Amino acid sequence: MKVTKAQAQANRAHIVETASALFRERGYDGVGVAELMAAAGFTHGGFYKHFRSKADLMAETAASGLSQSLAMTGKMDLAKFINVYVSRAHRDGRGAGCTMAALCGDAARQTEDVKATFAAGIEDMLAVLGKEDGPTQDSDPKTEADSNAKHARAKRIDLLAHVIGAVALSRACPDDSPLADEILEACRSELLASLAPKAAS
Amino acid sequence: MKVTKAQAQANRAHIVETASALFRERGYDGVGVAELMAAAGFTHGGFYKHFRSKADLMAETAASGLSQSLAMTGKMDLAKFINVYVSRAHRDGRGAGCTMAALCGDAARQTEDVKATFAAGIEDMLAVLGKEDGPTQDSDPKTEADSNAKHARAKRIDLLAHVIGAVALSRACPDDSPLADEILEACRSELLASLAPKAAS
DNA sequence: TGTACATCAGTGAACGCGCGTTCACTGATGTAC
DNA sequence: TGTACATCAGTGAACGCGCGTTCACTGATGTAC
Repeated sequence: MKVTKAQAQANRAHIVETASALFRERGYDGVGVAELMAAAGFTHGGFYKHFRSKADLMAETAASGLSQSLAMTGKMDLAKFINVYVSRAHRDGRGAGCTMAALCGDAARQTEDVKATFAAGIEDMLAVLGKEDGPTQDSDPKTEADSNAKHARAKRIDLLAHVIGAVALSRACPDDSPLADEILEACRSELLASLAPKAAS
Repeated sequence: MKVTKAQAQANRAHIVETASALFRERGYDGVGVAELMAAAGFTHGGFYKHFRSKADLMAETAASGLSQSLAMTGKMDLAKFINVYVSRAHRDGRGAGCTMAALCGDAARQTEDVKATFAAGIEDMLAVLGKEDGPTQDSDPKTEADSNAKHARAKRIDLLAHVIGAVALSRACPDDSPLADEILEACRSELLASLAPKAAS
């Protein structure tokens, strides 16, 4: 039952995509190789024709998941980003949502390999988040320009940690808990409010 | 080898304490019953004389871990809290640190039991965090008092999600990564800055 | 273009291993007299 | 207070199970002539 080289490559990509969603939904330890291959439409034996180990796949899904989040974020301004990210839809749709929000807690306990992929994903996300306020901040060409750029980066980092914390904390509450929704709403409105002063100044 | 009733109770508490730290360090799936009992100085067989299942213990460690975090937070003002929470010492000392920061990602995938314990812990933490700004906010007895109180609560929720996100994101970076430290520093200074306007107004 | 052979993606049984849990047993503690 | 017996925290071997991984095998694809 051999298969075209192109087909094999497509199958591999499909496995990564399927595993990425499953890992986000149930964590790295929550999905086994056999289950993940079955979900992708294969038997477990073929897994090692594509990947050296489950840990290898974990690193790959992190990379693919992070770049997917990136692509979705690319087209939004900050207010839109906050509204989409800090939302019930995102909280409840782990499989389709952001890898960082779903797995940063797990990533902290994985190999340096996975963590390095996460760090790279964070850097990429910061670049996308900064693409709009970069020019705005740099419009002041004084000696303070450098310190402004630094501060702009700090604010983007802060924003990212903030939205991730909001979603992660909300997810830790029982499914129908009022607190879960309250966390989302409180963080969303505070985040949007923190955007306003900048536009006004 | 029976043991005094008081001793048995102390042993049980010791197991919960040991497990709580281990779970924070390595996650619920990262520590087995046998290992956890050995760490507490016992053999694994006796585990079921104290707990009905590992899931039961997980819920108990969440409760004990959260109330421990609470006790530590109780004595600080907000600036001190931020400095202690969003720090390298906290990020690197998972076992001794906050249960919410270490396990909120895992808790999201656990039983409603564990999640309910988390929600209760969050409420308790909000109460402690609000004990100092409560009087300050309520000092305005106008018709807006109610809306002020609501906003004060929203701000506390936002603060909690924010600090948790900062620590969680920093932990997802490689151990010696500059980004890991940068995240902590950016979030800490932004968080402290967000405290200032309130004092000035 | 047609034939012969090597390749290798995918299959499914099997492996060793560690997990959560159960169980018969021990012996000091707690209790009844 | 002293004796006899029940209790039950703690022990360590054993259980079934699912995990990640290996392996001999299949058969269509890709390649050499």
